[in-house]
Amino acid sequence: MTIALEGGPLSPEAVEEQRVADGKRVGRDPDTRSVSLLEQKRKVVSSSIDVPHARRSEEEVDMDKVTAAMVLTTLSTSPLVRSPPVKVNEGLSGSWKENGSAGPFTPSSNNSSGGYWSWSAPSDQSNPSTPSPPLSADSFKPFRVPSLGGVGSGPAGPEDPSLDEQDGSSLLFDEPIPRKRKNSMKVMFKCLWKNCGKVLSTAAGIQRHIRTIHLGRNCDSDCSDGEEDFYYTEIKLNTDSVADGLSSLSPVSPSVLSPPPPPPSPLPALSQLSDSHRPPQYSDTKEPHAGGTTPLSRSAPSALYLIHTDHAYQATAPVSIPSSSSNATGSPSTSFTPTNSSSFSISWQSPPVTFTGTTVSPSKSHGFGEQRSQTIAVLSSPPRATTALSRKVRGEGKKCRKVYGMENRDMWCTACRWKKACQRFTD
DNA sequence: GGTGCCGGGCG
DNA sequence: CGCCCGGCACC
Repeated sequence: MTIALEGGPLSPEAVEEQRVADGKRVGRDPDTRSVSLLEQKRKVVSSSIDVPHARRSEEEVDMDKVTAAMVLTTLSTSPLVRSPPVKVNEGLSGSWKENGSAGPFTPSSNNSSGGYWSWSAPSDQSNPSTPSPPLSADSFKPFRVPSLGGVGSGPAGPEDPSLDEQDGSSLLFDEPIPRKRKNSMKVMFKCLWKNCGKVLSTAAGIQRHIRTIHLGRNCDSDCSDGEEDFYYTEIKLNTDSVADGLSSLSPVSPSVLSPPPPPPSPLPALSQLSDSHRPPQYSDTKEPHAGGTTPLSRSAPSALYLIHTDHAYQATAPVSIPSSSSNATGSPSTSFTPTNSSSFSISWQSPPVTFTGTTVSPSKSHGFGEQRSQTIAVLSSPPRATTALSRKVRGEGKKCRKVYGMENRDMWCTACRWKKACQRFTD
């Protein structure tokens, strides 16, 4: 800080010093005092600006890590990542954008501790190579536990949004959404045999189809060895429009995202089970783009397909393919062949594009660190709503200040004196 | 511009 | 903690 930063002849410092001195002399005058303070502050700022090198690089590194993490997450598509963000949150609070030199400096907190298992673990789980079919709601639980423990280190984890989840008491909004329309789901069975896209409404039917048509067996179901299972997949057809899925992803308000601790599942749509428990604030909040979701749902007559294979290894996570008219991944059959299970990752990117046909360019979302949570944040962050909730509407009754006036400040209740919520004239 | 008060800083 | 203030949302 004290580094000489000025290169110019008239160093601001000198001037400032003078002023400060002046202020001291006058002392009494609040104005001067404040001014001097301001100047001092300024000094600090300028100095900090002058030494960008270290910070810059740090930042970048940090960013990279984060980015990587987010990419992984995205790819993994695991809906369960929710809990982990908690720790991240902590990091964020301290230094998100680029402020605290301290923040960026200690990526460890951010990445190693919080990010570590939170991000990487999930991705592993969802990794295609390892069969971990259940990415459903349950899965997140296990994760949570570790998260809490690991997080323990958090110095100031006071208001961990995700934590309150525990009881759900604080935020009743938490749970509301879990159970969605299951009813609107239609389950179909699709034959995965090459060049055969037969879809039947019953497992038995598809099995028989495979057995007889593709396997050339005539015997009845009892003589089957179960091989058929490998050649068909279960398709869940969401007749309900993709609304919810989209809604969660909806618009974008990049800036507000920073406090994305909210661990909602990124793609609620795919796993309609877990969906966003974290919709707390944005519970209903209508964000500015009211149309956000609706237009989509409307425009996308297409149903949302949830593809699920019976075999864990071939089914990565439940993948949702929004088959909107425009969407490239129109036919599930193409992308999902029994053989190339790896394809699952592909579909991921498209969704974002779909729903936000408007402005949310995929690229944009990428830009942010840990887009995952970011995205989430977005969804959950009702720009204004958050503040609205947190901030009291403000009581309209007369308060100490009004009643007694500034001159009788000593008569105010302490709260008022402290500029806190009035305790005497509560509404 | 005034007011209520949250979020923070300081001792 | 108590005390105070910056700053913000609301009026």
